[in-house]
Amino acid sequence: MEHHDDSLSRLREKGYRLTPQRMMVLEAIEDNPNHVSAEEIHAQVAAKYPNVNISTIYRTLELLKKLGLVTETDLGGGRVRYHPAEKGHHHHLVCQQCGNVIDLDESVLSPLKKMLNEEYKFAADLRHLAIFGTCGKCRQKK
Amino acid sequence: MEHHDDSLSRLREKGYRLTPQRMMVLEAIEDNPNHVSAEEIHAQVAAKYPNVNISTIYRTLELLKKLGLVTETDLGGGRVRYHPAEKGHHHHLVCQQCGNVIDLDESVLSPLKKMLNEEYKFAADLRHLAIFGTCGKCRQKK
DNA sequence: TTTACTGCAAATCTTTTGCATCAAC
DNA sequence: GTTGATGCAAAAGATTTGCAGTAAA
Repeated sequence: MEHHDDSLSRLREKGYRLTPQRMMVLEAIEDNPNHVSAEEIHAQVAAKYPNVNISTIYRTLELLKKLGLVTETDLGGGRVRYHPAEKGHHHHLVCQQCGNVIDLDESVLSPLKKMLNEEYKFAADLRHLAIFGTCGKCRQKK
Repeated sequence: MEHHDDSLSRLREKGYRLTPQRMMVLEAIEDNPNHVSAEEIHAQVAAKYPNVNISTIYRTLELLKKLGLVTETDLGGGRVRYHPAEKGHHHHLVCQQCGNVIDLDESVLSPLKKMLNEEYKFAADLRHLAIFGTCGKCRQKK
């Protein structure tokens, strides 16, 4: 859990208080290999600490985003999901049939980024881009 | 307005009724060069026909989507926008500073699509992909 | 005449906010 | 003891839904 401790000291360092709620939100995000929604984090935290309010989850996520500890990805359909920032930049192949998310290394899209920059003078923010479609498994089912 | 008429006959053909509300929603989408939100369509329709309800707009958009007459693009941040299907596939460079949307031809991303297919067995649905970042003008301002 | 479509109001769902209380420091 | 953080309730914004009346066919 070294990342977890790092994040906690980062909070203290910046003058923020270390509350059980914040520790549990961090834990929920960092221990989870997948991308989680505010709702899911709330459910996980509430399992141990039943009266945490979902507004606290949102406020904590806002803070952690500001500190650069977690990253937000908009997977479309109004769903926003979170994951630890230290996992690095990557993209998502989101299967619209089964909902599975395949991670895609950042390097895969760097040629695209370069091209948009040169041809369109557009500085693309490709952190955590979501690409929708159908995964191999679901294609076979048909 | 040939597209408009096409769409109307498409509706009749499928056994749906031709109501003034439906005609006006179609008109609002097809006459607008940009991508519009349900809210904007409602405002435009309400200008002529004040008591149309926004729920009718949503129901109509749902129907037109089902019939393949309009396409929906999720531009992130919970904003969903619509445009006529016949305008063809293209992508969007969305500037997060000024909100401007630059259209990008489909061909630009076809190498990416091919690669995802071959390397990841993933059939990417790249219709109307939105890529966020900062446009040339806004970069100069800094 | 028939029944799909609409307007209205209310319900959902997700996220945000005001405020009094509480707890980390 | 201070002041930032939390819980609660209510608000806000976008979309959906139930239902009874209305109009397209």
